[in-house]
Amino acid sequence: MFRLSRAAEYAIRGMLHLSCKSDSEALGIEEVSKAQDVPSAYLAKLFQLLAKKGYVRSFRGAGGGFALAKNPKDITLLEIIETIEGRIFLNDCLIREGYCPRDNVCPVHDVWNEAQKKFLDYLNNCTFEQLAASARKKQKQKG
Amino acid sequence: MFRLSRAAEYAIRGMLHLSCKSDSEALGIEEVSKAQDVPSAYLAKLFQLLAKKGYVRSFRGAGGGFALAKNPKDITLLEIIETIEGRIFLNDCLIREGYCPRDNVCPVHDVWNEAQKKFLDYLNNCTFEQLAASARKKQKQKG
DNA sequence: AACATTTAAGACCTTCTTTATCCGATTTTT
DNA sequence: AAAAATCGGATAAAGAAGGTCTTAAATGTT
Repeated sequence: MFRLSRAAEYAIRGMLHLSCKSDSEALGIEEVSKAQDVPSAYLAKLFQLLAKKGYVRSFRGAGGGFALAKNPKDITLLEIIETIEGRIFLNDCLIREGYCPRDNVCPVHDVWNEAQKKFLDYLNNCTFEQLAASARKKQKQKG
Repeated sequence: MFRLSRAAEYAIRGMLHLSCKSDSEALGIEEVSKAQDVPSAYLAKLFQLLAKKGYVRSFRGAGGGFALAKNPKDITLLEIIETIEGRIFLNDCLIREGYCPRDNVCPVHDVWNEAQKKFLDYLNNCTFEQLAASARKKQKQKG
């Protein structure tokens, strides 16, 4: 099934929340999880992954929490998804050159290759700066 | 995970096999499954689904088997995938207008919407006539 | 120094989906 | 009537997804 996992969806929401308040101090996991409607223990774990990959910084202890480790304009949607889900391959035959024994014969391989390239490009051109700006605009229209 | 299921992959192989021999009579499930390296009982079940949706015709009894029910140029990759996997939604929030309670606020929704449109368009422009032609060409280069 | 708060890390569990297999029933040809 | 195929449903094993819990470690507050 071609569907984004909940884990990645949650991670995106978390990153978006931090992006919208990037000037502020670290935010506690409870605050983020409540605001974004995500199970807090689960989100904590996802943030740990994002911390390891250098997308967020964590601060332990009282008053601690998480904050972006980069400028939102330097974080793309694709990066966050792949941090959580691992590398995206639309089809197993794309995992690496020569992985699929049917490559020489199979005409569908090329189709997937092209589809994947376009798909990843698109997601990689979407930064959290853009998303945050868009979120602020939506918020304004609503209020 | 954004990955094609094995079931859909198998169905595509089966349809491709039939497309390459579309002028011939019905082919037995054993022949197709061996040629395409797919478990025959599994492929049989997939073909049943494809038969229900009108992509193949089945012939019971001795000498029976399956044959395309349409011209390969009128069958697209997307149709076969969706017959096996159900409708494709890159993200739950796209399942239908108003499904996602966060639509008003969430800026990522629009990104997915656009990505999905491009993705489906691409797959829907790929017919089995094209695939079969491409397969024949590859076969020739090899032999 | 003791305590409360908060993340870190990993074990664990439950549920759902995927990927099949098997078997008896049905249909068709010979 | 016998043989060859698909039909259709039950079932099972394996893996992934989604989430909880617990203990440890770090930090700030009293």
